[in-house]
Amino acid sequence: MSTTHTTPTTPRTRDSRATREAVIAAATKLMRLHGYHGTSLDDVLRESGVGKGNFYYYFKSKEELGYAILDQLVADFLARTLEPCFADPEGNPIAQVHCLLDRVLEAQRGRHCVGGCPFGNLACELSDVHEGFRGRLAGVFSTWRERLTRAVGDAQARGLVTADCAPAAVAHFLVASLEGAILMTKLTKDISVMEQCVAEMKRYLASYEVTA
Amino acid sequence: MSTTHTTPTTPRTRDSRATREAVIAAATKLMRLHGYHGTSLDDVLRESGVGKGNFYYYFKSKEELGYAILDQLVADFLARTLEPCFADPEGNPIAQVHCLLDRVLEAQRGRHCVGGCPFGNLACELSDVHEGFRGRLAGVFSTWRERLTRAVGDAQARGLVTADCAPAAVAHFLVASLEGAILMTKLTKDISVMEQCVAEMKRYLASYEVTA
DNA sequence: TCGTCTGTACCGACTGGTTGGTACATTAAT
DNA sequence: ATTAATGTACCAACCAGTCGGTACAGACGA
Repeated sequence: MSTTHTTPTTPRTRDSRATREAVIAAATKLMRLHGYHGTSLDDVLRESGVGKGNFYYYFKSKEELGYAILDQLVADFLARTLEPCFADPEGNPIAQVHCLLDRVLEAQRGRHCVGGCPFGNLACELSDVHEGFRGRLAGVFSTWRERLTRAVGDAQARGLVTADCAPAAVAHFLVASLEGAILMTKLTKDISVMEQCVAEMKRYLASYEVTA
Repeated sequence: MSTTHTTPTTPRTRDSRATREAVIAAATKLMRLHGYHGTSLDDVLRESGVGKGNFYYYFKSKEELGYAILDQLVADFLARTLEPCFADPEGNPIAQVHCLLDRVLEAQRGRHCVGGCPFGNLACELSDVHEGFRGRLAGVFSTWRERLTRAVGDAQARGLVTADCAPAAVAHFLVASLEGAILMTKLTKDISVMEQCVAEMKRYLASYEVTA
């Protein structure tokens, strides 16, 4: 598994980026299941085949690795889940929200209800205990909500949604509900929980839509 | 802080129940903040003033302590949060659901957004990692949902709620949303998040109510 | 074109402290 | 005098992090 000295499985490229990324990839995978505290550095090192000395060449501490993982996760989330739904500025904003809900549902199905949401997991584990992580995670969810608030606000401006709708409150509720649904799905290991929750979220949204 | 050998702050009663409960109380408090993995036995022992030998007289392992905590937590939750809302079989079921939502909101306010939901926390940390805890936690949420399903079902039977309402789906969604809202409140440390989410949940419920 | 020098990339043994758990002596109540 | 309850010393495994050292590529002077 690990690249022994002479055999260049990794072609001995001395590529600084490859090692870093291998560590981050392994740690992301392990921490998604076992959490931050539940994942030891040795676990990460074993999984990635990177030596301890080398690890500390790239990362100052386990904490810094955590931040690096989070940064990577945020970039992926924005590029692969959030933005694709809201790409078209002319599209129906409510349909775009539906798109997001469906994407999250399908992601859980693809993972067979294992792993949950990495942001939610870290938020749950660290919010009360590590201010640095708390702040970064709050930022992630904040940009997520911003995206939704803008969409709902657009819909309202176009008269697709009733005037008594408070876009920011809707965004807060949707994000929270999605996180809760992911958690309950991971707990029950039953994708139908997620399906029911998404369906109810759509129904909730429909209660704001202007039908006439 | 800890009761040193001779000073009977705890009046040296040699009460088997007292020691057990002191351990459970201390562990409940610590684990709510730091999680199961993040709380060491020594932390619990220090906090409760119980010696290690004594601890292992009452508990087979840390895992068994976890189960004991969970049992205690479940009993408290049923008696102090869930049942009081649904006590009156004649009452308006929808009002009873509102009562529950308000109770959860006030609990978060009282805790200053710290600690989250102990069941949600454990579910997040352990669902993918410890089948024993996963099963027990799934049970807790199952009885919680049952209570809500029954209430919504009753409301439907009385014609207070539309026929297209699926009580079990509503219950799933409410519980998930509540858990998500608690998590987001713990993350943002902002009680208004919880307030907005509860308000939206009520609005969601209203979309099912028969207004005519 | 050879040798040396320098900086990056990497290794695995080791450290001090913590982990969950055990062994066993001692105390207090019956 | 038993026995239930408790304290203390201890253990091996594990933890994050450090250390001294190595391998090697490219730069540079001779």
